[in-house]
Parts: sequence; C-alpha cells; structure tokens
Amino acid sequence: MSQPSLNELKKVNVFQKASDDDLEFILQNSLVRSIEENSFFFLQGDEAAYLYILLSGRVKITQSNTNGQQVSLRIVYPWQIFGALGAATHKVAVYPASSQTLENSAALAIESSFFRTLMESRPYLAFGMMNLMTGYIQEIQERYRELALERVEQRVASTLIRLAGQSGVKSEKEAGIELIFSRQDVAELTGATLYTISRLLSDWERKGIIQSGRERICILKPHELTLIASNSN
Amino acid sequence: MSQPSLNELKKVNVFQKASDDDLEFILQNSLVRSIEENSFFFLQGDEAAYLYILLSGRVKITQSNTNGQQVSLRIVYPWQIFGALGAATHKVAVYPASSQTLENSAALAIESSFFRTLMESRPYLAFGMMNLMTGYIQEIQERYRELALERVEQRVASTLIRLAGQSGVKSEKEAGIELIFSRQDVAELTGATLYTISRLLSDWERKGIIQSGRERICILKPHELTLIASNSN
DNA sequence: GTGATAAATTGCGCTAGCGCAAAGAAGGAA
DNA sequence: TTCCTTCTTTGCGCTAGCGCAATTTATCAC
Repeated sequence: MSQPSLNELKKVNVFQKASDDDLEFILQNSLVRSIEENSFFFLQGDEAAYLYILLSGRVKITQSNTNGQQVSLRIVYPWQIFGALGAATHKVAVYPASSQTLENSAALAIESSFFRTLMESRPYLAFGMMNLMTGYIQEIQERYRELALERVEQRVASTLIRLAGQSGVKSEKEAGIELIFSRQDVAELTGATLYTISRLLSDWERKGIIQSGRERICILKPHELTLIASNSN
Repeated sequence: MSQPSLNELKKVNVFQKASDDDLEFILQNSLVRSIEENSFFFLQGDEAAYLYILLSGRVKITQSNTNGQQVSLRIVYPWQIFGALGAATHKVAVYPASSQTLENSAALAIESSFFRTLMESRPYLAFGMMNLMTGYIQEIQERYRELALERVEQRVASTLIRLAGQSGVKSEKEAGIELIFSRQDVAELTGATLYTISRLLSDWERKGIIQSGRERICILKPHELTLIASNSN
C-alpha cells in the first residue's frame, strides 16, 4: 500500500486542523507498513518508537498477563491513531499493549520522537492528542465500571452496541447491523469466556435479537440489546 | 485553608517547569475549596467547569451505575490533579466520575477554560497533562486486565501494593506499611464485595501477612503480597 | 469434491465469589 | 459511662459463569 494523500490524512481527527505543509512534513517522516492478518504492529513491552495511523484493515489492542490470557482494550479502525502513548511523554516508553491485526492491514508509522517535537510547536496537535486520550480514558473507565458491576449479558450487549456504532455496516439482505468478530474476539472484549459468549449468542439468536454465523454477528433488534445493556439488576 | 505557596505548587507534576509568573497567574484564577469527609468536590455528570489540585486530605474518584453501585477508579493524594479531563477538550464537557473525600480535604479549583487557554501558549503544560493522562491510561488498562483475568485474591494483593506505593507510611510500632481504608473502600477498588474482602483480610491476618483493624490495614509482609499478586495459576 | 483446519456449539460438573442475615467490635458524642 | 452509629466478621446457601471434552459446522486449499 502506498502513502495516503493529504486529503485522506485529514480524516485523522488529530490532523483536522493541520496545514498541508504540516501534513507533508509528517508524511516525509513516516513510512507505510503492511502486515497480514493476525500479525502484530508492535508487542506489549516493545520500545514505543513509532505511533501508527491505520490506513486499512482492523487492529485489536490487547494486553496479556503472564499466563498468556488476554483482554482486548479496543478495536482500531482506519484513520484512527494507535500506539501513541509513547509520543506523549518525554521518558523513553514502551507500548503498554500489543496491536494485532484482525485482517490484512496497513498503517502509517510515524516516529514518536519526531511527532513529539512537532507537537511542541503545534498546539493543535497537542490538543488533538489530549482530546484523543480524553475520549479513550472515558471509554475504558466506563468499561471498567461495567466489568466490575454488570453481568456478562449486559456487558456483551453494550459491547455489541458500541462495536456497531464504531464499525457497523448496514447489512444488505438482513436489514441488520453486521459485525465481523469471532466469539473469541467478543470474549476478549467483554472479559468473558468463549463458551459463555457462544451460549449467550445462541440464546439471543433463538430469541431473534441477532443472527449469527462464523466470525459474524448481525444485530437484528438493536433496541432489545439496548434494553439488556441497561437492565438494572 | 489558605492558598498554597508557589513552592508548594511546584510539587504538582504538571507545574514542575512552570515559571513563578505562570504560577502566580494560575493562583489568581483559582480558589480554595475546603469540604469535609464524605462530601463531593463534583458529581459525575456535573459540567466540568473546574479542575482541582488536592491540597490536603484524600479523595476517591468513583463511577456509579444506574443502580447506585459504585467502583473506585483511583485515589487522589495531595498535589495531584483531578477533574482535569474537561480542560483537555474544547467541547463542553461533564465529569465522567465523582470525587468524594475520604477525609476532610481542601483543593485548589482552577477554571477549566482558563487552564485550557493557558495551555495553548504553554507547551510544558500540555505535555504535563499528556504525561498525566498517559500514566492514568496505563494504570487503568492494567487494572482492567486484572479485573478481567485475575481472581479477587490477586487483585486485592496488587491493589494493596499499589496503595502502599502511593500513600503508604511506615508504621512506627508495627514495622509495617499502614493503609487507611475501610473494607468497603478496598472492595470498590478491586471490584469485589465487602464480604469477600473481609474474609480475605481475615485469612491474611491469620497467616501473618497483614495486621488489620477498623479502617486500617497494616502490611507486615509486602513480599508475600507480591507473590500472591503475581501468582500464575 | 475432498480433506484439513479453524470456529462454534453444547452437555456437564464445579467453584469462586455473591449477598442476606445476624452478631460482634470500635469509636464518638454527650 | 452509656448510647448510638458505623464498620467488621462469619455462617450459610446459592448461582453465574468457568472450563473441560466431545461434537458439529464452516471455510479454505488443492
């Protein structure tokens, strides 16, 4: 995959107020990396030398414990930034999580130190980054609360709703919102097991709330999910 | 409580590189709020008009669900900033969490809009904020992973270790690290129930790992806790 | 089409941790 | 000292969800 155009780069939230000169400058200090499904842009613990902008494909940001079990922190879609924490701090940093592709993907890799330097003279960039981090903190805080207080059913419901909002494509035939995720993916996103997710989705399918297949969940009745997600008790 | 001195303000990480003029300017646009134990500086959902610097006391940042159950996101100690997310973004924002005092406390309240404006011409402030947010993201991500993957025992152990690092005071007589938290506080910090925490602490006390009392936990064998926290199993 | 591989389903037993209830400390106020 | 409030402990029963194992289904390469 080739370098993105300046106009494409403006789809990146943080770059919305960037001048063409700035974008050009950024492009000159970056490179495109294409990797295939299930491989990693970076691993938890690697030195955070680059920040990435996803150009195509899908990436999950995961964190593992010493046992090898893992959770997904979030899903990255094209024109979103990931691996940026290292650019925000002056210390030498390592990535606190890994980034694994869910499909063949390409990303623009920008040197962290370059970006950090650029931010010093470009307040709009620093504010963009703070904006990004703010949203991210809010999302993970909310998920943390859910994980601590809600049952699997509710967590899965609100995860599906969130995923639908982020990526959902109206399915042509089904008149539903189609999500491309395996049961394992959903398990990692909700803090549950593959088995529990499978049982739950089967149940919802029987009730006509969703329609599902291999690595595919089609939401037929979003409203029902909203109800389940907010079910007090 | 009266306004802090400039030297005191330099204990705030974000202000480390601030000039005396800047600090003076900040003080002029801020006010001191003193409130007693168990009351709130702000509530989840309030308009985020101020960011705070804790001057004395202790504050827990909590999030509640519609049922009224709550989790603690973190504990704030003097010279730490809280309620700052509203200052980082240009949108009108609301606090995503509440801030409740664990003791009688005082905090310096700085207008969010003032601080945001100041950041535009003071890169060191923006970088300080990004630094803060980065550390915060890393901590909550780690806790999220723990909550999803580890058992209560391990979560409590690593929570106590973390609290000890943040606040711990070498207890005179006991030759241990003393933490001032109720069972309920620990429960909210670990995503467990009061009952489970009580049982667990009783157990640890029998084993001589801790020594505990009313709203008080004294860590006698930190190393044992570290072992429990990292128990692969 | 056929075989191989990966994903999903489902039965089954188990247990970590919840949550009620009731009783027992530990302060604090007056 | 005594009362009152708040925090803590502990017994007990229960269940949500885990996790193994075995089977079924879908997809892909050839």
